[in-house]
Amino acid sequence: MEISRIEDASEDRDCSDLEHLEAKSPMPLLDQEICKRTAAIFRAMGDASRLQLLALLAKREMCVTELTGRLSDNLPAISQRLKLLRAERLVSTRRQGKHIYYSLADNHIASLIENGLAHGSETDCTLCPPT
Amino acid sequence: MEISRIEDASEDRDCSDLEHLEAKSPMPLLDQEICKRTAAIFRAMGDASRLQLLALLAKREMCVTELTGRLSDNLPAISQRLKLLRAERLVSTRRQGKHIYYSLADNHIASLIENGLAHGSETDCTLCPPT
DNA sequence: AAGACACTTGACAGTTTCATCAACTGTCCT
DNA sequence: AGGACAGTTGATGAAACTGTCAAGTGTCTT
Repeated sequence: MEISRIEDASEDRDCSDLEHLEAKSPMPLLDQEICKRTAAIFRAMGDASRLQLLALLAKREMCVTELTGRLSDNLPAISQRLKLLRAERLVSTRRQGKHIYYSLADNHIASLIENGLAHGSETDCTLCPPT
Repeated sequence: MEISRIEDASEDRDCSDLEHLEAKSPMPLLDQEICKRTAAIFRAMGDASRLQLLALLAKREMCVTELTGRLSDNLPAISQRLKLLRAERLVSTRRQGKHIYYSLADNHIASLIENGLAHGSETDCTLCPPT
């Protein structure tokens, strides 16, 4: 998915003549389905508890009980979050005996998480006064 | 932000002895602040309308009127979305005369969007029967 | 100074999301 | 078969989010 940056020589961008919209190079919107799908993935990652969960799974496969132990939260809560992540296909499951092991669906997900965390730790808002 | 994959030689992962949690290598959780910040970024991207908006801005700087023209939506709606994106520091603004131009805050954001879209277009759910 | 244009903001309603708890399913052990 | 362990599911209510519209701000033009 390559987003090509468009360099218009548009010094006189002016909205008073509405024609500039049509005059500009046509800029196709994203495919609706892809857009919705991608947004759903981001939304699933857009919660601190779930992100923490994903970060643990990025290290290795774990069963629900272990996850529950590492995060200090009750098991049904964790399970509900995992259910959502699975619904969005960010994680996959494997049953072994009594246990169900969760892992990231693929390493594309892992890199998304890494990239996000990289950005999240750069722009620390704690230093910015809340104005 | 490097997530190092941990390769435990743990064939006999068993939850019946709860001690395995402590026995395992300690696995530090993410810093709470970074986690919340990153989740907020993902959440902001986790909406189809906002993602479309960001994808347009990834191409080049645009004013609100132009965005309103390209997406078919009313101006206050777009403005509200931009407000949220700005609050999360995904976009930045520049006023020139009557117009306010929006652009992505940095190209780290652009690559996050690209990566997300890449993943979103790979895993097309339309083909998967809803079971 | 007045009007027009380009936005932003505040407030309200409708929707979505999330945690919690009880009840349920599936697997192993004896 | 019965009990214990591992986990899932459904329902419910509180909290957060989003769109919409009217009203407000800032800038340019005449």
